[in-house]
Amino acid sequence: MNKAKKENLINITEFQSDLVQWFQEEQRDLPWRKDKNPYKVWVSEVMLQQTRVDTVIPYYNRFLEKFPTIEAFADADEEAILKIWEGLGYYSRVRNLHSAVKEVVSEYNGIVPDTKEEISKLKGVGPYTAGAVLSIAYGKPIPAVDGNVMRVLSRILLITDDIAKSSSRKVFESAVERLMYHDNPSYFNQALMELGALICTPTSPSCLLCPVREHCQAFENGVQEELPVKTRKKKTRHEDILAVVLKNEEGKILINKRPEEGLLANLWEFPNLKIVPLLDPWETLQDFLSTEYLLDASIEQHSFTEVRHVFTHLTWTIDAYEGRLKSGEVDEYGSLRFVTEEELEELAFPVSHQKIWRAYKEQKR
DNA sequence: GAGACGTGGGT
DNA sequence: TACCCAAGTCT
Repeated sequence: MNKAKKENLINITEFQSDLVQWFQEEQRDLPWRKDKNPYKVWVSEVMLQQTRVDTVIPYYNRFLEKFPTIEAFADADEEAILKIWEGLGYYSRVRNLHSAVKEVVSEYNGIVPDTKEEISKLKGVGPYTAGAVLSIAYGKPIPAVDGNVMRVLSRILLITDDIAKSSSRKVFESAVERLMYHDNPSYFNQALMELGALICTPTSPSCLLCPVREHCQAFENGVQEELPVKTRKKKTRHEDILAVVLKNEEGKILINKRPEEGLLANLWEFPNLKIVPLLDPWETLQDFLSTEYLLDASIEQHSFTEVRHVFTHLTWTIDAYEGRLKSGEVDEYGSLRFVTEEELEELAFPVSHQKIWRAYKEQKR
C-alpha cells in the first residue's frame, strides 16, 4: 500500500485537533516552555539532542543563569562553555553552538535567522534542530523529526522504513508535512514528541490512554510493539588505559588538555596512555612519562582505583596510579599544565576522569 | 551511508 | 550482565 493510500485511512483534521488538544491539556511544565525566545529555544533543543529531559533541566537552568542573552554566550570563553556542559556529553554540541551563536551576533545582528535555508547553515543545526527552532520560536510549519516522531508516525501510519537508516528521515518529514497543523506548528511538532515521550513509548506504549488511538493503524492491527523497525548497531570496542595523578613538590597536579578534535575534544584529563599488551603496566607508565613528557616521576607500585566507563561506541577500563615528581619550574608545557586542586575543579573533565579524581581524594582521606 | 560522538537510566 | 534508549549532527 502506498503512502497516499495509507493516509486516506486517517482523518487529518480530527487527528490534528485530538493531538493538539491533548497537548494543551497534558503537556509537562518544562523550563524551556516558559519562553519562546529563539536563543533559549535553540539552547534547549541542542541540549535535548540524544539526552533525556530530566538530565537537561538542571543544565538548562544553570546555562541561562550564566548566559542569559545570546550576546552573553557569544562573549564567553571556551573554558567556560565546556565547564557548563561538563557531564552532559557530546561536547561538540556546545562548541558548535558557541560558534553558531557568535556568527548570529556578528552576521545577523543577534537575531536568530528564521528561514530553514539560513538557520541550517549554522554549525550544529541539522534538520531536526532547524525545524524545532523555526516552529517553536517562529511558528513556521517546518517538520521537526526526531526519534519520537519517527516512532509515533511509524505506528500511526504503519511506516516500516528502518528508522536506523539516515535515508528514512525524509519519509517521516514528508508525512509530517502532510499532517502539519498550520494553525499552530509549534504545538503540533511538540505534541508529536510529547506523545512519544509520555504515551507512545518504545516499549509498552499506553495505547489505552492515547488521544489519537482511533487514528492509529498499528493499534488497529495490534502491531504497536513491532514498530518502529530499527536495526541494531554493532557492539562497541574496548580499550585498557593507564592513567596517573602526578603531584609536584608544590602540591600542584599535572593535567593534559585533549586534542581539539575527536573524542572529548578540548576537555582536560589526567596523563594517560593505552596499555601495551604483554608489558608491565608500572614500567610502561614510567617509560611513558620519561620519554613522552620528559618527567622524572616516582609512581606507586599499585593503582589506587580502576575506573570502568562506557561510551556509545567504546568502553574504557582505566587503571589509575599515583605519583610524585621533583621539578616544578614551569606550570605549562604544550598541552600539559600544573594546577592547584582548586584550579583543577574549575576546569572541565570527562566523567571518566572525574571518577579518577573522586577516587584519588577518597583514598587520601 | 556507516561510524564517531557521552552520559545516565531502564529492563 | 548486556543491551537499548533520549527532543541528532558531522564526517
